Amino acid sequence: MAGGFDLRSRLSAVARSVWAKHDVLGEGWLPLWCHMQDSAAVAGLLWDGWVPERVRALVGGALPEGEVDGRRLVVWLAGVHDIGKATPAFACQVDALADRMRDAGLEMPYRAGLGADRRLAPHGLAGQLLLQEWLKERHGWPGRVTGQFAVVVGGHHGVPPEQVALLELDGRAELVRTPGGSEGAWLRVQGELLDGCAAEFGVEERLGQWRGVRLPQPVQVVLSGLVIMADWIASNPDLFPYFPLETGYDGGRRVAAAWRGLDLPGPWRPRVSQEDAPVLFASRFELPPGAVVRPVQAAAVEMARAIPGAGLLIVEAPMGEGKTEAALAVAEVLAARAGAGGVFFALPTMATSNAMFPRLLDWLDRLPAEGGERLSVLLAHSKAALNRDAAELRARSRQRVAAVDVDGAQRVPKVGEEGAGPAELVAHQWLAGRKKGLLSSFVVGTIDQLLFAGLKARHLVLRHLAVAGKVVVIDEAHAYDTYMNAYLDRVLGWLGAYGVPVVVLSATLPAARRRELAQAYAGAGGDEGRFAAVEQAREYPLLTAVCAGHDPLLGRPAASGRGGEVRLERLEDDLEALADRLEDDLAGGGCALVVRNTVDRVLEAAAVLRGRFGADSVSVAHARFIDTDRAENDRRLLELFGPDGSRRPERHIVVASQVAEQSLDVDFDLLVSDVAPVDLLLQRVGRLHRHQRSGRPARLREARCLLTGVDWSAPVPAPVRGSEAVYGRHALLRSLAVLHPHLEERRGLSLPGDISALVQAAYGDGSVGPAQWAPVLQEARLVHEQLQDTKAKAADVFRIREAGKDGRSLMGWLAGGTGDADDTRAGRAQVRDSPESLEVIVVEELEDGSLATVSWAGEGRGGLPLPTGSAPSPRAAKAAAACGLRLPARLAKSYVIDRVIAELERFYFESWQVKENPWLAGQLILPIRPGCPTLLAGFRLMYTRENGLEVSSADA
DNA sequence: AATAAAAAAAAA
Repeated sequence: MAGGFDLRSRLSAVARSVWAKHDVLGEGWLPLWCHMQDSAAVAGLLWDGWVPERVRALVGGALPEGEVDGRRLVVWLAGVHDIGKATPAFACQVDALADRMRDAGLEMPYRAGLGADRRLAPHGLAGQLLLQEWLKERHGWPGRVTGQFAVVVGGHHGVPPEQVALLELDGRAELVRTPGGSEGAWLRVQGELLDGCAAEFGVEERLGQWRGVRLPQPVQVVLSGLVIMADWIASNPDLFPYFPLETGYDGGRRVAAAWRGLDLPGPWRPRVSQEDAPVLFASRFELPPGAVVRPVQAAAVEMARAIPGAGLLIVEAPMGEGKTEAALAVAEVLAARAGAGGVFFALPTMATSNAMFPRLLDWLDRLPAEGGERLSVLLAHSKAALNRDAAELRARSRQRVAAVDVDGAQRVPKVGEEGAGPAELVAHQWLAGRKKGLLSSFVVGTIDQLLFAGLKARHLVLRHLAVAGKVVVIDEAHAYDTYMNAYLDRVLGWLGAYGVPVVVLSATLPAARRRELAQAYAGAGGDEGRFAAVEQAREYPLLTAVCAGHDPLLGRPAASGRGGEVRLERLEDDLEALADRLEDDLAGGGCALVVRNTVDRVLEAAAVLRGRFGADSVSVAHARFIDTDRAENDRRLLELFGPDGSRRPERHIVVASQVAEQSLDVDFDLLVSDVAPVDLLLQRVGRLHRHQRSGRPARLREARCLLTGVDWSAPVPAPVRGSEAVYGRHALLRSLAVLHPHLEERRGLSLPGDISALVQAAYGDGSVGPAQWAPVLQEARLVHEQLQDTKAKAADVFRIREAGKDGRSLMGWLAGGTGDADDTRAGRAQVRDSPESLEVIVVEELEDGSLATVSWAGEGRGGLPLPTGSAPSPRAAKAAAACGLRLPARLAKSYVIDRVIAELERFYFESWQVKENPWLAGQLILPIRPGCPTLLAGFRLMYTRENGLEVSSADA
C-alpha cells in the first residue's frame, strides 16, 4: 500500500525532534516527519483514487516520464510542503515543543525574542526558500528554474508568495537558521529532511531530468491545489491522530485507516459511447412518449464527436429545442474523450440552479455505472442549504469523517452498492463548505461560482483544481453583462489551457460576442483570421466548435420548433389608456401579462387596473417580495397560466417586473410590455401564446404585443426615465430601431425565425432605424461605449492574468488581490458589477412585542416563535432564514446605508449568533407588522402579501 | 437624493 513510507528511519534524532503540529487544548503534537509522510501518502492516494484522468494527463504532459513522474512529483511536493516548519521562526512558537528541539541541539530564541519579525517568515515562504536553496546547492539547479516547483510549497496556504517577500526573507538568515553554534545543526536537519523526502518519495533520481522541465502555470496551479487538499486531509486529527498515540506507530496502517475513514468518492469515469443520438437520448432522459431527438441535439452530439481535441462547443438555439439535454449528452461525450471526472453546470440564478439540480440527479441515475460506484454531487450557491433536494441528499449520505482502523468496523455497504445499477449519489461530508464543495464531481451552481475562478482570492488554486477535472456547461451565456463577461472570458482562457471541455448554451448571441467566447477559449494566440467565420455566421440554430490549433467548426442544424407570428402595436404610456385598452381587448375574457421595467411602474399600474377590474382579477409579481412569497407567487403563476390549463382564470391580468421574462413556462393571450432591449423583449414575447391552447377569446386569437413605456410622439421615440435608468438609452433605441419596420408596416414578427436577425441588427454596428434618428443613436452609442469601457476596466482590477509562459513561476499570481476576506463592505471584490445592496431576514412582530416567523409562510414555516433571549429552535431559525428580502437600492445608497444598518442592528441578538445554529448568525433582521408601516432611517416600509415591499419617504 | 434582477462573504 502506498502509505508504507518510512521517512523516520532515514532521520537522525535531531531531525526527528522537529515538530509540525500541536493541539492547542491538549498535549497532543505531531512530529514534522510524520506530517510529511502522512501528506505524501495522502497525495499519492488522491492521485490514484480521486484525481480525474484529465488532470493526471495535464501534469504528466509536462514531465519526461509522464504520469509516473506526475505522481512522484505530487507525492514529493506534498511531502516537503511543511519543510518551512524546520526553522526557528516557526519552531519557537510552542515552548514545550521548542524545548525538545533545543535539547536535541537546535538553538532558537523565544517567541517574544523574534517578535514581529516572525511575520517575515511564514512557514510556507520559508519552505519555498529552503527548497530553492536545496535544489540549487544539492542538485545544481539554476536558480531561475527552482521557483516553478518551489512555489507550490510557498503557496500552500492559499496565496503564492511575491518575489519581494522571498528576497526580504533571504536577507534575514536568522529567521531560517539560528546563527552561531547551532547553525550547522539547523542546516544539517533541513538537508536531512529534504534529502530524506527525495529518497523516500522516489524523486532523488528524477531531479536531474526535472531541472530541464518548464512547468506550465496551469500545472503549477493544480499541483498547488493537490498539495493543499492533501495537507487539509492530513491535518485532520480525526483522521491522523496526534502523538502520543494510544498504540504503536505503523505508518501504513495509519494512512490506510485514515483513507478508509475519509471514504472520498472517486472521479466519474465516463465511457466513450458510440450510440446514435436517438439511442443515447432515449437511454439518458425521460422523454415524453413519441418524442424525437431534435436536429440541434443530434447535431451537437455529432459535432462533439468531431472536435479534434478538448474543445468549446457553443449551442445557439431557441427555447424548447432541448438544449439542456443536448448539453448533458455532449458533456458525456466530451468527458469520456478528455478524461474529465465530473461536470460543472453553471446557471444564471439560484432559482434556475435549484431547478436544474434534480434534473442532473435524474441524469446521473441513468448514466451507466459500475457496481458500487459512488459519485459526489453538490448544489453550489449561497442559499443551497435551504434547498430541499440538496438537504435530502445530505441527510441520505450523512457519515462521520474519522479514521477507521483496518480491523475496525467495515463501512456498511449501502443498498444497491453491489452489482451493476445506478451509481450512489452522495453529498460527501468532507466536501461540504465553500472552499471544498466544488471538488465534488458533479456540481450545479450559479455562474458566480465559476466566475470566481477568475477572481484573485485566497485558495483560488482549489477552485481551479475543481474545475480543471470537469466538463463545464455554461447556460444562458447571453445573459451576462460586460463586467461578468470579462471574468467569463478570462476563466474560459484558463479552461482552454487546462484542456477542459466547455459547452456554452445560449439563445442568440451577438456575433461579436460569439467570436469573443471562441477566441477567449482558444487563447489570444496569433491567427485571428481563423475566427472571422465564427463572427460572420448568421444561421439559427447554430453550433460553433473551437479547439486550439484547429479551424473552428460551424454546424447549422434545422430548427424544429413550431413557429408563431406576433403582431406589434404601439400603446401610449398612460395608465388610463392602458386600462381602456385592456377593457376592450379582454371584453370577451382572456389573460393578459403586463410587463413593466420598474417596480414602481408595476405597482402604479396594478393600482389603476385593480380599480377597473377588481382586486381579484389583478395580480402582481416582482422581486421585492420575501423569498418564500416570491416562490409562492411563481408557483401560483405556473398553476394558473402553466401548461396544465385546468385552473386558468376566465379573465385575469398579471402585472409584473422582469421576473416574468425569465424561465417561467407560462402562457398569456395578450402581452403589454415596456420597451426593452430586443433580446429581452423577445423573451417576454415568448410568454405569448406559448402553449397550444384551444378556446382563446376571439379577439385574442391573433398573438399581439402592445409596446409602451415610450413617448411615441417625440421626434425620436423616448423611453420613460426608469427604463433608461435600467437599460440605458442605447440598447432601448437600437431595439426600437430594429422593431420600427414591424411597427410601421404592421409586419408580424415570426418566431423563432426573426430572432437572430433582430438580435444581430440590434447588437451590431450597422445603422438602424429612420435616418433622422441617427444623431440621437450616435450620441447614445458613445455614452454606452464609455460605460462598457469603464465596466471592463473595473472588472480588471481583481481579475487574474492569463496563464503566463511555461516555466514562469506562479509567484505573485494573486498579488493585489483580495487576500483574506476583508470585512469592509465596499472593499469586497465581486464578479458582478452592482451597487451595494442589503438583504434582511423578515420576521413578524406580534402584539406582545415578541418575534416569530411570518405567519403566512407555507410548508409549516409560519408563526414559529423566535425568542430573542435564547437561541431559536433550528427549525424556526431555518424557517426564518428562508424569509430573505432584498431591500430596494434607495435604502443602500452610500449616504443612507450606514444609518439603515445601524437602525437594523437594534435587532442584533447575541443569542442568535451561535455556531451550532448558523441560520441567523450575522443576518440583519427586519421585524414587520403586516399592513402596518415600519419606520427605518427616514423611510416608511410597508409590506403586504399583495404588493410586496413598498417604500416611501417617512415625512411624505 | 426616486432605477431590474440577479449573487455573495472560514481554514488546516
